[in-house]
Amino acid sequence: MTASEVQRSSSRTESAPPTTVQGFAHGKAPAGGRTGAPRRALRPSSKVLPEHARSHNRSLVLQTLYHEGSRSRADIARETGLTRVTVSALVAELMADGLVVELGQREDSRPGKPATLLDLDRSAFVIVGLDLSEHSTFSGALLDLDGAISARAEVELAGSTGDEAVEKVVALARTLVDQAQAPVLGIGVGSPGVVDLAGVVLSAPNLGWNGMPLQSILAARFGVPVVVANDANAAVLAEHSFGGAAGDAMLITIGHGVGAGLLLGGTPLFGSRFAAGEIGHVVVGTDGGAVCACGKRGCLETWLSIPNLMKRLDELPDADHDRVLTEAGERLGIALAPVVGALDLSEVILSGPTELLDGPLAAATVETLRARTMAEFHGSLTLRMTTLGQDIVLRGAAVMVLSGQLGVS
Amino acid sequence: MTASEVQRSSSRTESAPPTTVQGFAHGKAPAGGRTGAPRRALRPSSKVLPEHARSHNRSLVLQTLYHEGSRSRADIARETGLTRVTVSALVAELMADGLVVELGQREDSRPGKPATLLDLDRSAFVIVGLDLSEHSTFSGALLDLDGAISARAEVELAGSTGDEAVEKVVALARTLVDQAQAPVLGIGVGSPGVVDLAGVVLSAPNLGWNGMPLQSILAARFGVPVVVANDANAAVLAEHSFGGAAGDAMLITIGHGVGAGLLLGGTPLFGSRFAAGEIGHVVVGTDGGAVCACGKRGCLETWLSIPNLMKRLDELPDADHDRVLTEAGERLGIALAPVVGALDLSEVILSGPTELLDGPLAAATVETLRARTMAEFHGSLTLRMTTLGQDIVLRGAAVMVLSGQLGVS
DNA sequence: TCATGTTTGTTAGTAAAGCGTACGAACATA
DNA sequence: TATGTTCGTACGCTTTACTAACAAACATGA
Repeated sequence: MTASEVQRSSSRTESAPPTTVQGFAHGKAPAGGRTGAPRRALRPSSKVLPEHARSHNRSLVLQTLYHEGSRSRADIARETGLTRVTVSALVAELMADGLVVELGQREDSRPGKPATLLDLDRSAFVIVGLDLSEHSTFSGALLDLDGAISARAEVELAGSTGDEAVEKVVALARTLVDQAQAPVLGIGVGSPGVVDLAGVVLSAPNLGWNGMPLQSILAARFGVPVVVANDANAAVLAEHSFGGAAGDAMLITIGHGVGAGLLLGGTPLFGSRFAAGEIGHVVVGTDGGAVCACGKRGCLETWLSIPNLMKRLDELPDADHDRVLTEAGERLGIALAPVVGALDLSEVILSGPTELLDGPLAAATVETLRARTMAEFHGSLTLRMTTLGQDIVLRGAAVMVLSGQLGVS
Repeated sequence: MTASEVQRSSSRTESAPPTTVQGFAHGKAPAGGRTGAPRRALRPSSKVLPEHARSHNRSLVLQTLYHEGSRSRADIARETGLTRVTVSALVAELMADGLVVELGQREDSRPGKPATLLDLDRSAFVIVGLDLSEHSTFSGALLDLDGAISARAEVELAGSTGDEAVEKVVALARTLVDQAQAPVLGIGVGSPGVVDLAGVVLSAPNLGWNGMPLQSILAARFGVPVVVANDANAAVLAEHSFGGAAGDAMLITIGHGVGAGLLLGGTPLFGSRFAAGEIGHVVVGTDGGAVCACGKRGCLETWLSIPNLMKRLDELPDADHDRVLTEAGERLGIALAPVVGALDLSEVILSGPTELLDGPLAAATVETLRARTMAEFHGSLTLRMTTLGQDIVLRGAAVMVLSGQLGVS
């Protein structure tokens, strides 16, 4: 089985109804495609068939193995509440699909028949992750099912926009797919701008994309599942899966612009126009501020974006740098306080250049947040830098594929 | 069947996994109670059985009848995607439970066998709704399945706190339950303060409640399903079901204090400590403000709570009243702008005294919001007063019961 | 008037998915 | 060696929704 033989593209971004890789090498016909376009299911107006329960339980077994590591069938049965019989059947299916392998018998000496340990075959598939959020470079990587990076590639944007930029994305993906030593589970893309649930980039000014159907373009070219989402949304998913963030968290990306990804109850928030997290042009404070490119005065970006921050630091002597950073942090705190209060967030995470953010700026932000919200209730409000560094969007893109294809996260 | 014979209490607040009234007059044994305490299912670590699909589809039929009115079995089959056979079976079950009735044959003249129309028996059950959010009064009502109020009752708080206040709640509920002309589907309660998913009032300073298990107290006393939630959360649900609010909305309650209820993707947000929407003590602006009871300076409540607003209006001549109201509205807009931007909200609703809110205050709020967020993206941001008046919490409490017991909303 | 077509709701049989019971295999311990 | 424990599987049962087929009741056209 080569990478290009992998079938069944999917455009789901949510993790709710797990579209599994069921029927991978499994003989069965694809069984009449699902409802094509992903809709926002406001009313749950979809019937539920027994087969849906099956794929849910399939993901449940997969998830147990993914998180807990090597377990026996009986272990999984105990942990999931399913019977050993059912687990055996599901495991047989997963083994036929090449997702699960037997590791051999458990070593320790206990009474009873020794257990046969199982695990996810973590090298069975690779994931292609793409990060389009940097200013002049598209970067990508091959990741295994644990999110570890095994190969990298990048392409210079060189001022490309529109279809030209799309071709750069395709070329980058092609490079990585060709390097893959195992079937490609899917391609995950973190893009700047506003991205809808179908993976259409509704608006990305820097790339000149307006209604660019990136998901379907990539899916058509590569014939594998593709997920496209906003970069900050991808990042907060990575922080949740790999960085230990709780189910309620907000991740602030500070770079050329300022954005945010929100995770509420373990589910990413997209917003009514898919523009959730677009806080860069919210006005902060009641005392003016610099004029922003958007025309308003005192936008969060004027205080906090890296170009603006660098410019102000360059203009001032070193002695004043801490003051500038502290003021930027205070502004961030002022902007976030109502959000943290309204959403009852317990965790705020910063992503961006550590040398600028992780110091007076972060300290001022957390202090401002505590002073402006109900410290009594938010006693354990934490603010920290991401632990995932530069690869956060790449790994978030991988999480989206894992979540969409295997139902694990 | 009298009201007190209704069984199966439930403490679910979410609408996600609908706990139905299955097995109402249906002979079958309760079939081994569900998982007792509602947990936040961060990981969906629960197996799915075919029977769960059954109750989902049951709610789907119920929901179709609830919203669309009288339909035939064949109509329901077409709208839900289920087969006529399955719909017939589900309808038979619902009729045995007394929830659905046949209305007779359809009148219009079409080819084919005339259809038998069905509808929810909207007088089969009543709902008890309680509103504990007013300052000196607990009010309650009997509501039918459409949310219409058929009887009212209230009890003076008279300074009661703690267990004494709980007894007032019980007495009020008793009055209403005794008046019920049909079985009570459940009791819904909108309480001030922080309420967890099990209906425990973690903190309601005005009532002296700290960890008060109101849900279980009422469930034990009345033997019917009881749902307790925060008043603003109840209110936003009412606005969604009866007031035409979209699936993403924020409702601000302005009264003795200031609070908010958030609906995101049709689901209420509770927050990591169940304190979502507690925005009354978020500091607004960067220019000081009055000292608040909480000790901070410039809390939203100091600008906007009705007592503070009245005090300021009383101190000033009529000519200055518009200025005071406009300033209050601006402050609300300043506080909400980051929330609206971060959540990509399309609808903000105000609840409180119309004579104060619906004028310069609301106008200033919406103008401030538009000026401080990305008006380009938030082109259709609307701000309006609730259309449900004083009964919004009562009707929201009814929605919680409907949602929890029937899976409709 | 009568045959034909349409729509409704029900009956009968089938496939999928889970459960419970029971069994052999393989181990530890008395 | 006998007993108990644990694992994984085989068998049969229940639940669920589906497909196919049918009678009932209507409209329409020859």
